[in-house]
Formats: sequence, C-alpha cells, structure tokens
Amino acid sequence: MPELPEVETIARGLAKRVSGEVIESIWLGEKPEPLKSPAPEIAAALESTRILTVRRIGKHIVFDLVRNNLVRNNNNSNNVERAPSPAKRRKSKATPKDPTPRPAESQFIVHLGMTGRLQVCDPESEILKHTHAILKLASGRELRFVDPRRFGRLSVAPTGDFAAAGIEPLEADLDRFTPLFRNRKTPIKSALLNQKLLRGVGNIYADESLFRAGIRPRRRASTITRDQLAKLFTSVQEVLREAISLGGSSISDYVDADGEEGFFQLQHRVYGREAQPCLVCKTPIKRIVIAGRSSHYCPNCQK
DNA sequence: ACTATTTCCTGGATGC
DNA sequence: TGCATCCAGGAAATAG
Repeated sequence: MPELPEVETIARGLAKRVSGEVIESIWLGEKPEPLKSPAPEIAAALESTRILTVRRIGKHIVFDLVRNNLVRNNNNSNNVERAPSPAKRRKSKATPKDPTPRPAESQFIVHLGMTGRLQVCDPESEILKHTHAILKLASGRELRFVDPRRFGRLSVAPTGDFAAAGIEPLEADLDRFTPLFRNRKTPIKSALLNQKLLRGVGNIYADESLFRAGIRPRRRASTITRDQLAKLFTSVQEVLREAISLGGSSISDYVDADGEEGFFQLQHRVYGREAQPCLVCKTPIKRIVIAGRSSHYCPNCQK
C-alpha cells in the first residue's frame, strides 16, 4: 500500500527513467476504468506531450507535461526532433536552443490506490493481468499502469487545476501542524489519515507515528497537548524520512518504478504486530478498528 | 461544518 | 479439494 514514502520512491524512480520522454500514443483498457475523466479525453490530453518531470504530491504521482512541438518531416518519417538544416538555422538567428525552460502546461496525475503499479518496460514484456493503461514512449519503451484492485485513479488537468488539499508533512513546520487538530473531536488516528489536513500519511505510518509519540490512536485530536503534538510532529517526520531513506516500505504488493519486486521493509514496531510483545515494554500489541481501519498500539507505551 | 459509515474491488487467507 | 466467506485499504459518497 503505497503511502508517502513509497510514492516518493516511485516518483523519483520514474523521474530518472522517463523525464524528457515523449508520449506518442495511449491505450486505455475497457471500462469501468480507474479514470477520472472519459478515456478519449485523457488519451487526447496525453498524446504528443513531453514529460518534463515526475514528482510526488501527497500520495499522487504527478507528471509535468508540455505539448511536444516536433519538427516534423513532410515525407513523414519518425517523430524525431531533428536539428534544423543549416539554411534554416541561419534564418532563425541566434537561438540554437530555447534558453527559457517552458513551464508545464498540463499534468498527468496518478494515484496508485492500494495495488496500483507503474512499470516502465519494453513492448515485448508480458502484459500483466489488470493492465489498464499503456503509454507508448518515443524511446520505444512503454509506461504501463497495472492495478488489480482498481482503487487507483488516473487523470489529466491543466497545470494549476490540481491542487491537493492538506499540508506536506515533510515541508510543514510545527506552527502549521498544530492547528490541524484544534477543535477536532475525531480520533487522532482518523485526523492523521485525513488527506485534507495532512497529505501522504496512510494507515501504516499513522500507527507507527502514534507509537513513537506515545499517543493512543483513539485519543480525540483536540485533547492532545501542545507538547504531545510537537512530539507527534517529530515522529511523523521521523517515520516518513526513515522510510524514504530505506526506499519505501510495504507489506504486500509493492513494486518500484522499474517494476521490480522485492523491496525491503521498514521495521514496523506496531503495525501488523497484534498480540506480539511491544519492542519497548513487552506488553502485547493491541489491534482495534477505527473508522474501519485496523489500528495497532501498545496499551502501556501509548496513553 | 464536522464526523461517522458505507462503498468500491479482487486476491489471498481462512474455514468447513 | 472445493467452495464460500472474510479481510485488507484510500478516498469519495452518503448519512447523521
């Protein structure tokens, strides 16, 4: 289940692999699709664009795109950008290459949901079951979206239209973190998972952060003291940074940007450790359900 | 304006 | 062995 650290890892991997690539054509699977807009609209918006960068916003992977203004040959060879002929170059004066980097015009936004994966692979490689989208790239490779459980989402929007709510936990400071929980009666666990408040934290890292901060997941957000919130903020950042530095962690079906299996796993201290001894005090870890999500904590270490 | 609950979806695990 | 049932989870939709 990709949360912020996994998405960050995947986005970095993709940035390395597909920045500068041109999307030549798009195949989208049968509906119902994990698409936010109609398939033809998405396909049209992606076709003949160049990927400038790939980055993470919350749990979203965002591809920054520009229209690919190709110098096309009339006798129609490949869509290869070619240097202007010497004659043309003389005409077009002293602009050998565009010195001003163009701002992104649109964005391709991918949410992996639970089981979504993005692979960069050769066209010959086997098309996995549950492949919902294939983008053919000018290099000959393909970018594929595979998602068995179909919680993932794909969308395209003009730059500026996509504005994720909430603050980035690794960019915020305590002064922006603390007010998120003021006057909230909801359990702190639910607040941490609320992407409109804080973006990127999912079930696993919420549990791990609360354990490190010594706060029970059911504690009402508004009842947590300033000091405890400060501790929680530090814990959230710590957990996320550790996981990123490990390259992202996962329990089940996680694949990195290369489509390679076999990642390492962050040492979870409470998540998935029901009934096992707390690593600090040996008290058995408890599992409860909050808002339909399993939540793990140490009844002794967390108050 | 909040908060809580339900819904979507399928593979893997469990139980009889 | 085979079949049914349950469970996992993010976020949108719905209900309170």
